[in-house]
Amino acid sequence: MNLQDAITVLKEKGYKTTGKRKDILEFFASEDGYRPAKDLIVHLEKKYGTISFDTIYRNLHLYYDLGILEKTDLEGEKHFRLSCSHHHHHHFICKDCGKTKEIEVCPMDSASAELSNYEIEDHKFEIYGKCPECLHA
Amino acid sequence: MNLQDAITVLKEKGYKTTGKRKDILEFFASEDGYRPAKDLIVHLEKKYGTISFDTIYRNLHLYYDLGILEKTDLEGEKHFRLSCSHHHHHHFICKDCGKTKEIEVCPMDSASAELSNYEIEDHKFEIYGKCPECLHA
DNA sequence: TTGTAAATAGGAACGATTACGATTTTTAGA
DNA sequence: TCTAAAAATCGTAATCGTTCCTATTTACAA
Repeated sequence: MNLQDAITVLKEKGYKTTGKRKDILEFFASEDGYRPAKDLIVHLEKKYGTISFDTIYRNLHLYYDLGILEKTDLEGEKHFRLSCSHHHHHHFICKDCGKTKEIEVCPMDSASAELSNYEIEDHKFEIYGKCPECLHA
Repeated sequence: MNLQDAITVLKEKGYKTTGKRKDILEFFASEDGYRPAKDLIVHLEKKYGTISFDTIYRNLHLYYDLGILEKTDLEGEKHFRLSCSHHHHHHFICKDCGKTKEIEVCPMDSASAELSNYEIEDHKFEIYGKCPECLHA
């Protein structure tokens, strides 16, 4: 998912493409990893002075609902990143910089064998640690 | 981990075994699954009328630090359960009742191969859905 | 039994997020 | 291009889970 794809999705669904909506997408396009709302607020305040929480959270939710952003809960704070791709995968997440690396392994095939009478709705597999850059910094 | 084990750990480490500490352990011993602080507060208020947040959260953290409780973040709320066992495993978590089922599969063996230059500190693998009881209720 | 360190009470404060009425902006259609 | 309706944003208050603070109470070792 890139900036242009996201704008296309927005228009297709009949949402308005406002300056702030584009700013938010540009922010995530320029970042490479999961970011909390806080970082986005700081970023937009540089340009606008102030920014309404409503604008931030409404659009984060909208983008998430539209599949433009992915979300994860890190220590009680929601973090977002541009949806990265098409095929199913998981993430390594750097605890220092938030950058991610895709993990191709998915344990659900073998795990679901242990859950024959259960209804599986969702799963989460994330690995946390330090990326090579942060390790040598 | 059961009630008696937990009290033994408390005493060994020099912590006092107060009535409320026992109540909290009994609560988790009687429950079978992840519970939020809220549920514990409701439970203790039945007995005491009021209960200090401080008492709740201080003891949840203490038990977690001592390995008596396990913790997971579910939608921005921390949930706790008695530590269940010795060997490494993951959980299916029922979204309706919070009950858990141990999953023996762990994807880290194969996943770490994809992360040779990364420092792995932690990982999370959880499956969410409905348990057989909630499915047929 | 008693001294004291630990635990609890009660409530204020905090950080992330949600909610809301008023105002502004986007955009479709005249 | 102009305009009206719908949608988006603003500024701020409220909410929710959690943490923090000081005074008071309690467990337990001596």
